Amino acid sequence: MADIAAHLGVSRQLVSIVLRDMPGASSETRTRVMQAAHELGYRPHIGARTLRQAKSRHIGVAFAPAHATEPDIVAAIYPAAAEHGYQVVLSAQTPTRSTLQAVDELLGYRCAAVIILGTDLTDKELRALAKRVTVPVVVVGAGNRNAAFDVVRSAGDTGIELAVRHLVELGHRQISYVHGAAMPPGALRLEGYLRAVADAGLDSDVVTTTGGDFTEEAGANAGRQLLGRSVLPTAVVTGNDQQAVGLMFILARAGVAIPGQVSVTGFDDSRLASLSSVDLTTARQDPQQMGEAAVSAAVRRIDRPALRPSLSVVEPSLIVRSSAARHA
Amino acid sequence: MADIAAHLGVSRQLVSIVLRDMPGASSETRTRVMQAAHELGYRPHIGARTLRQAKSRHIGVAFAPAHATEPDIVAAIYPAAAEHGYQVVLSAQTPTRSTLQAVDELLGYRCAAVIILGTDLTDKELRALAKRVTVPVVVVGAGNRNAAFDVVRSAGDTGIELAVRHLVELGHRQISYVHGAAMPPGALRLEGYLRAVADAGLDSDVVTTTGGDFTEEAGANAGRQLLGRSVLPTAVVTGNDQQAVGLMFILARAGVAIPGQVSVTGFDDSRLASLSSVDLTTARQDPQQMGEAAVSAAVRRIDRPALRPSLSVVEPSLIVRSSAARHA
DNA sequence: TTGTAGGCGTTATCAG
DNA sequence: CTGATAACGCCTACAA
Repeated sequence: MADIAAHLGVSRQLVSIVLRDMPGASSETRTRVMQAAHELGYRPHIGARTLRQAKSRHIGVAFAPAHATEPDIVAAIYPAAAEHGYQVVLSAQTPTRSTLQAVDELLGYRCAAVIILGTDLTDKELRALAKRVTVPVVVVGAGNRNAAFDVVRSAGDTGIELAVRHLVELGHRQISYVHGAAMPPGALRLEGYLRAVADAGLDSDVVTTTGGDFTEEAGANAGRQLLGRSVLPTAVVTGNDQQAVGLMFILARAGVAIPGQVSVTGFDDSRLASLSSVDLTTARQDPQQMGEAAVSAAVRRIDRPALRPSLSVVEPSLIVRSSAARHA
Repeated sequence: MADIAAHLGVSRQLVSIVLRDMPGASSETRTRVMQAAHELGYRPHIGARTLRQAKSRHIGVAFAPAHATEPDIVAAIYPAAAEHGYQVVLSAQTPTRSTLQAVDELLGYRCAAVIILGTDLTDKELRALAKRVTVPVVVVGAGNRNAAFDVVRSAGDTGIELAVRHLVELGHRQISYVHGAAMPPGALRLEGYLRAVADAGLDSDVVTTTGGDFTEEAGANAGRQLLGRSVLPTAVVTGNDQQAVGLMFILARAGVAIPGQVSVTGFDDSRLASLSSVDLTTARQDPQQMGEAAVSAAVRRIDRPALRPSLSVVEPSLIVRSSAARHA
């Protein structure tokens, strides 16, 4: 910065004013400074800036690169944060790097708030973490309203209800459900299924998989279980898209026509779902809205820390594709 | 830090010495300081640290969260960097955030080097970027040796050759190839296919897909093309796992048995490949090695900037699963 | 619009 | 091991 000032023969603080886009400089010098900065390849030193500034202008995001839906939420967080005047700092949770480590690093950058995406920590562990941390914590994915941290999640129950109602309207009466018992959002989605089949006056049929997670593997496992029965259901609702794809693959390989013999639905509207080879009817969990809600929650509590942590529920919508069809 | 010193009645620099794990403190005070730091919830201010330090201890990583293989490479980079004494700073490339913006941010953190994973920039654009940037740049994915930046990639040609040779050994004589024409690593992989079929004295059959990318969509497209023919090949080699899965799905749906009628192979050994429902024979591109090679290249050029940028080629290995079988 | 002075939290270098 | 002092690049406040 001193270089630019020297180069232009002006004061450092004028340069600072221009680069921060503050009032107090003529538009002529503005352009001169900007051009000189560009020519000299100047980048503001983020560390020095955060060191000097009283309040942090950074929001930290701890995410698991390997998960399916998080990339889109991360992508959505960037513009949402920018809109509130915040920069984003990323920190990865990997098999060798726990959520705690990831959050610790974010704290080292003096983030004003921390957003945690898809952690495998339990509610209790999260509460402990939030208490230890002195900045607002927003957990995205699952959870209930609590005093320790903000929660952003989709309405998993109504998403599954939408899928079941859609199948009922298509004339299905035997609708099974693949349950992700081990996943935090799983319980809520199961609730939705049970409520919806009860409302329609149908019997419930919950398939619990080994592992009980939201993987293609679990869906394949459920598929094998169903194939071992004497009679298949006419429709299967799954807890997420990955399960649905694993299930569809196993059924297709066994010669079961989809949706001819069995209709299948998913949850998330991930990239998998829109593949022409899959073309999955699914409850869309809008990553855009999730990202925006997470940033909003973070900013709200940065501005007013005394506020009670919020719960933001994003309503899913049903995306109708060809994997579910009218029952013959 | 001053808090800890005051709390313990010692000097600040002693605390600093302990926290940085430098020589000059007794093991007794070490434990006292560490405990006090823990109790007070102290985190070193990363910004202040980088501001003061002469040389940066950070490696920046620009990555696209949405891509399939990058998460694993990111995961591998963390421990590799730590081994060399570096911390990792992440910056995302998203639809709304170009590689340039991502790299610019990393420069703001005064990273000692920048690793770029799976950018959509052309070779020429990358060269321009590397010239503008004053720190070493490592590009992971594709590229040839050049004077501007280091390249880390897998030997796409030999990976595909391994797959073709495996199929030849299994008795296949009609081996088609699904080409990812639009992808940077695509050209090299095609070379491997052409060389391998020529070596085996077979005819080549290259299926070019609309889009020509490494997506399930492209594989499905290739599958439809093959199904439109009067006779199917007995084996299909694809440019990556996602294409393979899209292809397998379309074939399975059409009642073609895999591997009974058609054998299929992929490239990457991504998570998709090891699913029991897919169980794909594929050329493994080891993300671990890629990550380590990227960090090594970065560190090498940080230490000796005058060195000519390197090209690191990671050799793939064939993972044999059930999607390719002996030709009847 | 410019100049001056101070300080953010840390590391580095000295002399004790 | 301590104490003193300076510096990193930037922002803020205040005076000119």
